[in-house]
Amino acid sequence: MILHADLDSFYASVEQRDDPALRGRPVLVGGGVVLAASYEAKAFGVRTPMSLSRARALCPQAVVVPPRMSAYSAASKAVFAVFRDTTPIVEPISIDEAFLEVDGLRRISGTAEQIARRLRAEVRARAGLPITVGVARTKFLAKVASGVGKPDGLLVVPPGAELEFLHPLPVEKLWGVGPKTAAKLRDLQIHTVGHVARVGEAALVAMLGANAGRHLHALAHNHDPRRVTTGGRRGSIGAQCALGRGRSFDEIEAVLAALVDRVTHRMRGAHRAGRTVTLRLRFADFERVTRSRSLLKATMQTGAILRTSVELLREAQPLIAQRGLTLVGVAVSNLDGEGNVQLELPFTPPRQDGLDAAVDRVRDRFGASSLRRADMLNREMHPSVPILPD
DNA sequence: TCTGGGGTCCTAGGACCC
DNA sequence: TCTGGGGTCCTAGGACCC
Repeated sequence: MILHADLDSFYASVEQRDDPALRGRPVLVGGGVVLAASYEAKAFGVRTPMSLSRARALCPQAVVVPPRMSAYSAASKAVFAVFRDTTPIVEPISIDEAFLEVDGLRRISGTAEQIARRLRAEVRARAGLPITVGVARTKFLAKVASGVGKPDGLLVVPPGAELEFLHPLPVEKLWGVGPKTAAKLRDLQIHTVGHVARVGEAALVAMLGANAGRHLHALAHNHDPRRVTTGGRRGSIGAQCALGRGRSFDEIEAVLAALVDRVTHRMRGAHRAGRTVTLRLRFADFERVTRSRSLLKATMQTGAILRTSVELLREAQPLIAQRGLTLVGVAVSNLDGEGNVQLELPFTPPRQDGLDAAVDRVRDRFGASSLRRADMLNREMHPSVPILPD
């Protein structure tokens, strides 16, 4: 059996734990937007992410607390220590959520349900936080069970009773069904998981594509072969920042530089180097675009990542001028393994004027894409030697 | 419902290579 | 000179999750 353990209103619960005056009262954690709401606040219809102004309108007596990320990070560590004392097979999903495999512990620790009860008591005792645990034969169903069991609950779906539990639930409970897919399904009068199970794989594939269709069909029948795996590693590291409207291009560049600095700092902390830089933009109408570029070698140098980010930003300048910018973000992916850590080198000095002129000539003669390749080769392999056409 | 910040996975076309 | 099929990488976008 698999346990899905999920802390309840995590940030808000930490605030209530640390300040007795907040207990039993509606608490909102956030700034601008609600990051977490206590159950007392949720009773008024507050949800995440909702603007703080709207949340206050729904629940005027709520106490608003600014987020304290380091406190949540420490609380998360304490909870994960309880998880790892329960079973060696723990798969983290986020700061407040994990899967635990408990097969093989029966002789030592008892049934899955007994283990789950003890886990909840331990988290309460050692971290002072409420947690809900779902127990089932598959990951997917364990997660659904914890969602249904909230708050501060335990829900076991016994083998054999799975479809009976699953099929009456709304389609949104299926992992991978968000607003868009739910709307498509609704158009076909498919409202519950049971409806999805009956509609047939071919029809789902035709509607949603091969992979998503098969995936949904399998989940609706509680077919989920994924095991609980340890040692998973992040595939990208990024940071972003929402902007008020009417920022100048220089200001945007400065924000981007700060974001790159934050990202590369975290990369060095995690000993991860990356090759692909992705610039994320959101315009005034909330449409999003991305622009990305891959370097020849993975790096965690601020200079290299910043140069590429700014290049991408400058290439997008016409779009920004035309549509207005409300968010800028940067992420580095194609991360390499721990065995391939790059040394942090001093900030690369700016290029000489002569090289810039040469780059312009390459662009004129061969176009931007050949320029990128040549320029990348040049900068990554031979920082001082320009690559020029004959 | 007027929208934060951190991620994941999938799809699809084009370039390029053998 | 023309041709096929298979594979990988890069880029962009979309949907989704907490």
